[in-house]
Amino acid sequence: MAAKTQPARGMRDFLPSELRKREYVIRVIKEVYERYGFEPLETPAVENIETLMGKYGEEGNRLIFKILKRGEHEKTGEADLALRYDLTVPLARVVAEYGDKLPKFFKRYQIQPVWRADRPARGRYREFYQCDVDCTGTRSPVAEAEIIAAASEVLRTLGFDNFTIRLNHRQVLAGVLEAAGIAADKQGDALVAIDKLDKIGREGVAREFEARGIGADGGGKLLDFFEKLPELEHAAEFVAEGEGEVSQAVAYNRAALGRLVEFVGGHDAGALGIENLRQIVEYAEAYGVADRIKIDPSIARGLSYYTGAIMEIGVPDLAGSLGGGGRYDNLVGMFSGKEITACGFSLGLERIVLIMSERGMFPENLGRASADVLVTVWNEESVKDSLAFAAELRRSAPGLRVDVYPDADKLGKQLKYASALGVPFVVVIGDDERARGEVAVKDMKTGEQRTLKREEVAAALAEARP
RNA sequence: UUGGCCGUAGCUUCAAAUGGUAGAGCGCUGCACUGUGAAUGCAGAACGUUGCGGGUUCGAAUCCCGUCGGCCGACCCA
Repeated sequence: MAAKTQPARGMRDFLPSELRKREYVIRVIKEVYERYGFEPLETPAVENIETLMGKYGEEGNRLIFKILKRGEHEKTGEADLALRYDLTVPLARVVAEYGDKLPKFFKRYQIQPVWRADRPARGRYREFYQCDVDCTGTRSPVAEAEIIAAASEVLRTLGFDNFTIRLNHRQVLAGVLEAAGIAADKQGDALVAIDKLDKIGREGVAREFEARGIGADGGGKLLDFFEKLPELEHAAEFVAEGEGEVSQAVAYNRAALGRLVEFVGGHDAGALGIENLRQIVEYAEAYGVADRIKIDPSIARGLSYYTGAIMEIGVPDLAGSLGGGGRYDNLVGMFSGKEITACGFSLGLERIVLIMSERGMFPENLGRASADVLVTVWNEESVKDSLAFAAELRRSAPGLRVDVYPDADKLGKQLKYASALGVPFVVVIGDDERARGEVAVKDMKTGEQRTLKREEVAAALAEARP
């Protein structure tokens, strides 16, 4: 009976071709983040369990992978450690721990796996990589604008052109719900229902409200507000045409902000939130990324540590999001007692890779063979000579990827192997060639074969390489 | 945490009428071609504990239960 060799549920092995894609995306992300002045950080996979508990909300608590106490305490079934659930809470812990040693504005990026005991689905795994950028120590909307700009640039560099950054604000959300007269304990339910408006329509949402015990008057007000938002699209189109300078997205956002002011009215925190959003959009305009932003009062985000702006990046062909983030001004304070404000954004590596794979967005050369040339072996006696020649090639042609066939198989087999791997050139050193100080170089694509002096091969191959 | 669909050789949106003997293609290995791959021909292997475990039946790939894995949707998220 063969042992089970599949990885654990929701976990994956990455074979070379998949890993090449992942590494390509990670490289782009690092390059972009570095260009915005973010610095790298890594933290342990495991955190003390109390570091994580109570930071993510009820659902989050449930999905944390807990680690049982070891040794004789294992029997108690008690957990004292846990795998990190995201990179934001570990950052907050780091800032609380090293606060005065870090720059006043700590801008860091972090690309590491996180673990969630969720049910796997399309683009969702139990172990996955988050690519975070965060900035601590400032309340300025410049931070939001900057992380939005950086994330946008990552996606643009990778070749995405149809993503949308939906932007909302916790305080604005609270203001809207309060203005509609939704009871405090029903606000979460109300948001879940409202979120389905475009799928199930006004009546469907009204039914959901009823099922969740949300009054018809409050629910009705809320519906009126959200139902009228799409109308702004048309108005925005009109405005954009009239003004020329203003993109449709910018016009829409201005209209949406205006509508929010009308609805939220005198709610103080809500009004401040709206003003905050207005500034973020304005700064994003200055950064040249405002046309990707869409104010969307319906996004909520489940993580409980957000206090201000919240955002999500999405593309049409993925139900979930490619990334999300927001401002969390008292998370660091939960560790140190000292309030340090912060705001950040996280891109999901596997979702980016998923969409890019489906759309064929990866560069061609990622799929190329593992080597540029395969040196064959003639027989057991000549193995050392093949090794020596391979070493010679690697030395004289920097960057050339040289593979050596390990067994003294028949030449036909060795060529077949090279062919199966897609290696473009094969070197054959038979007794005749060796006697003359030559090797045969076969071009596997054309089938042509040339006999060259050993010392000429490196230059010839370097030239032939794409 | 919840509902639907699915699981057959290494691979395939595979086949096997309503329970009655498991088939094909590709691939693989060898030979024609013991100094040349991707072509062609011939031969061959493993022909598959029909995901796994149990049940119903004279008899199960097929029906039932459980379990594992995958896909889709709800909820949640990256």
